[in-house]
Amino acid sequence: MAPRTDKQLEKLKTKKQKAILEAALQVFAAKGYSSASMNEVAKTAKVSKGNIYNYFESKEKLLKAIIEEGFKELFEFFEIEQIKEVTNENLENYVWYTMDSFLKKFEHWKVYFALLMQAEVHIIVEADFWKMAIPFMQGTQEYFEKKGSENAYVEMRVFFAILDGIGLNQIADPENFPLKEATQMIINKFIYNR
Amino acid sequence: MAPRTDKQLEKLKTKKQKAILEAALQVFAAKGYSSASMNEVAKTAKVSKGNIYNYFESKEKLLKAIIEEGFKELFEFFEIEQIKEVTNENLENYVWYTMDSFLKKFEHWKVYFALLMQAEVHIIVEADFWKMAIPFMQGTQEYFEKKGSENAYVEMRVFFAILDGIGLNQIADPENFPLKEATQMIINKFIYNR
Amino acid sequence: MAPRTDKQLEKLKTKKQKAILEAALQVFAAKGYSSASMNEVAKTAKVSKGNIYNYFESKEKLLKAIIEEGFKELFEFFEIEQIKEVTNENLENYVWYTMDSFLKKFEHWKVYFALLMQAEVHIIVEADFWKMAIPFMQGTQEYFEKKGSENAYVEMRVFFAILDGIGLNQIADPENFPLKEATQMIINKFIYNR
Amino acid sequence: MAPRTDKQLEKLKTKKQKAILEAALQVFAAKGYSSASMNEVAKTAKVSKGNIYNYFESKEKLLKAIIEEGFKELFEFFEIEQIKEVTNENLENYVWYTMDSFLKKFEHWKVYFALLMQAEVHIIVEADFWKMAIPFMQGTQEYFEKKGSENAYVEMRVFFAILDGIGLNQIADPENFPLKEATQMIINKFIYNR
DNA sequence: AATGAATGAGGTTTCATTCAT
DNA sequence: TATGAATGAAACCTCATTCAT
Repeated sequence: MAPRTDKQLEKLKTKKQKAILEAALQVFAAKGYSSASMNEVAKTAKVSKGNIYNYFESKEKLLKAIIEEGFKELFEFFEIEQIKEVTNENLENYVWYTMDSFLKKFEHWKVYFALLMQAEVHIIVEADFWKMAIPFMQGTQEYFEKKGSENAYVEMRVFFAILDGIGLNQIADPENFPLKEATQMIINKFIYNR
Repeated sequence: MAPRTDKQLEKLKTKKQKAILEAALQVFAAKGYSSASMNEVAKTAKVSKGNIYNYFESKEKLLKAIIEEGFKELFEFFEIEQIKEVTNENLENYVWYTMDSFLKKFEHWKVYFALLMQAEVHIIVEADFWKMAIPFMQGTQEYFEKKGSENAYVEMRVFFAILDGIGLNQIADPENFPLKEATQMIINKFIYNR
Repeated sequence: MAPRTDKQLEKLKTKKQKAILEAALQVFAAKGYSSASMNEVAKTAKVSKGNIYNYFESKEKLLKAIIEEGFKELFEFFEIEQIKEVTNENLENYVWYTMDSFLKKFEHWKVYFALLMQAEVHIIVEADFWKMAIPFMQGTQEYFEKKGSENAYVEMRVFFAILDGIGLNQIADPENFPLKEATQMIINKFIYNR
Repeated sequence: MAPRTDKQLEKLKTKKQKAILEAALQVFAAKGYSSASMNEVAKTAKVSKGNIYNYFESKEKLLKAIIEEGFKELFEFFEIEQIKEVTNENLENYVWYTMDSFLKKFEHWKVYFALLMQAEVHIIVEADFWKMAIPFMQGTQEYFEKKGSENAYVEMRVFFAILDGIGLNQIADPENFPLKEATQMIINKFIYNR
C-alpha cells in the first residue's frame, strides 16, 4: 500500500474527529455531560478510548468543541443574511431558522440547555462565537424601538426568552409540542401584532 | 440517663433533615446532580457523610425529596386558589406567583430545569404532585377557547412555554434579566391583549 | 412501681442477653458472620443497636459468646455421662446425641462449620470449652485400641470426621439428607462391625 | 508504534487473569469471601484495584470464576474415566483422586466449604458443571445396590458425606489429620468390606 | 439500661487519563 | 495513529462503634 499523503492523513483526522464529535454529542445529550463516560463515547464512535485523546485533550475540551462546532453552524445565519437592519422579514426568517435548528440540532440544544443550568456555563461563556449574536440582539432592540415600543430592551429580552421557552418545550416534549403552530403564533403576536 | 423523648427526636430529625435538604439543594443547583458529590453535600450541611444516609437512603432519593419538597410548596398555589374556572384574574395571579417562585425558589428551578434536559427526567415524571398542574393547564386551554382562540391548545402550550422561557432566562442571567417588566409584558399581551 | 431488686435486674439482663444471643445466632447463621450486621441483629432481637454494647463489648465478643454458649450446652453430654471408659453403649449414645444436636442446634452448627473454614478459627481455638472433648477423643482412641484396631488413632480421627461429614450434609441439605438412617449405618459399621 | 498483536494481548490477558484468580483464591480462602477485600486481592495480585475490573466485572463474578475454574479441573475426573459402570476399581480411584484434590486444591475446597454454609450457596448451585457429578452419584447408588445393600441410597449418601468429612478435617487441621491412612481405611471399609 | 443519631474508616466500583506497545 | 491495559483518585454507600440524652 502506498503511504498516505499528508492531505489524506489530514482528511482522515478530520473524519475521525467528526465521528468522535458526533458520538460525544449523542452520548452527552442522552446522559448529560457528567454522567457520560469517555468509554461510551469511544464505543459509540467506534474508536479506542486512548485515541480520543489524540484528537481532544480532555473531556472538557471535547465538550467545548461540540458546542463550538454546533453553534458555529447555527450562527451561520448571521453570515448568510448580511443583516444591516432588522426588519419584519429577517426577524421572521430568524425565528423559523431557529425553530428549524431546534429540530435538526436537537442534541446540541439539549446539551446546551443542560449546561446553561450548571456551573459549566463558563465553558459557553468563554466561547466567543457567542458574541456573534449580540449585534443581532441589539438590532432587534432597535427594531422594537422603531416599532414604537415603550421598552424595547424588555421586549427584545422577552422575545428571545420566548424562543428559549419554545426550544425547551420542544426538547423536553418533542412528541407533543406543536412547534410549527407555536412558532407561527409567536410571529403573529410579536412581529405582525395580529 | 433517659433517652430523648419522641418529640425531641422528631424535632431534631426534622431539623437535620431540612439542613441536609437545603445543603443538597445548594450543591445540586451549583454543580448539577451528577457532578455534585455526597461529600460536598455533607460538608455543606455540616453533617458527616454517613449520617446523611440515616435520613435519605440514596443520592437519588435525596434528589427526589428535593424536588418533591420544592414543588409541593410551588403547587400550593392550586390549593390556595380553589380555581373552578380560569379567569383573567387568577391567570394573572398564577403568572405573578410563578415569577415570584423563580426568584424565591431559584435553586429549585435550576435543578429542575437541568433535570428536564437529562435522562433523569423519570424522577420528575414519577412524582405525582406534578399532576396537580394538569387541571389548571386544561382550565387555561378552556380559558383561551372562551376568549375565541382559534387554536386554544397551541395558545395554552405557548403560554406555558413562555413562562418556561422567562424562568430559564431569569435563572441563567438573574442579574440582567428584567423579570418584572417581562412578566408585565406577557400579561398584557396574552391576557389583556394590549 | 417498686424498684426492681438486684436479682430482678440480673434476671432482666440475662433475659435480654439471651434474646440478643439468639438473634445474633439466627442472623450469623443466615448471612455468615462477616456479612451479618449489628443493625440486623438489633432489629431481630428487638433491641436498640447501642444497647447491644451494654451486654457484649463487640461483634467479635458476641460471636465468641454464641459459640461458647452453644457448645457449653453441647458438651453437657460429657458432664451428664460420667464417662470413665468409652464403651459400645456410650459411644452409640454420643453419636445419637450429636446427630440430635445437628437437628436441634442447626444454626449453631452452621455458624461453627462456617468459621472452621476461616481465619476466625482463632476465636474458636481460644475457647477452652473445646478441651472438654479431648479426653473423650482419647477415650475413643483407647476404645478402638481395645477392639484390636491396628491404627486406633486413625480410626478415631476417621470416626469423628464421619460425624462432621454427616453434620455438613445435614446442614447443607437438611431436606433430603437421611440423617437417621445414615446415623444407624455409621453405628453399625463402626461400633458393631455389622 | 504498532499496538500489541492480538496474540500478545490474549496471552497477557490470560496471564493477568490467572494472577488475579490465584490471588483472589488465596485471599478468599484466608479471610472468607465477605471479609476479603478487593484491595487485598489487588495487592496480592500486584495489580491495581481498578484493573481487576477489566477482568472481572464484580467481586461476586470473581468468586464465581474461582469456583467454576476450580471445579472444572476437579470434575475432569469424570471426563477422563469414561465410567459406564461404577466398579470397585473406579470407585477407589475416585476416592484417591478426591483426596489428592483436597491436598492440591486446598484453597478451593476451603472457599467451597465455607460457601456451603452460607447464603451464597446460590452461586455454587447456579453453576452447572456441578451436574457432572450426578450421574456418578447415581452410578454409585447402583453399585451399592449390586453389592446387596439394603438401602443403597443411604449408603451412597453416607459414602459421599464421609468424603466431605475427611475433606473438612483435612482443611481445618491439615497438619495433623492423617489423610492417607484415613482414606485407605474408608476404602477398606466401604469398598472392600474389610 | 436504653435509644438511635452521629462518626469515620473502609468497602466496592467507576472513570478520566496515561502509557507501553 | 491506534489500542486497551493500567492507574489512582474519587464516587456512593455500609457499618461497627460511640455518644448525648
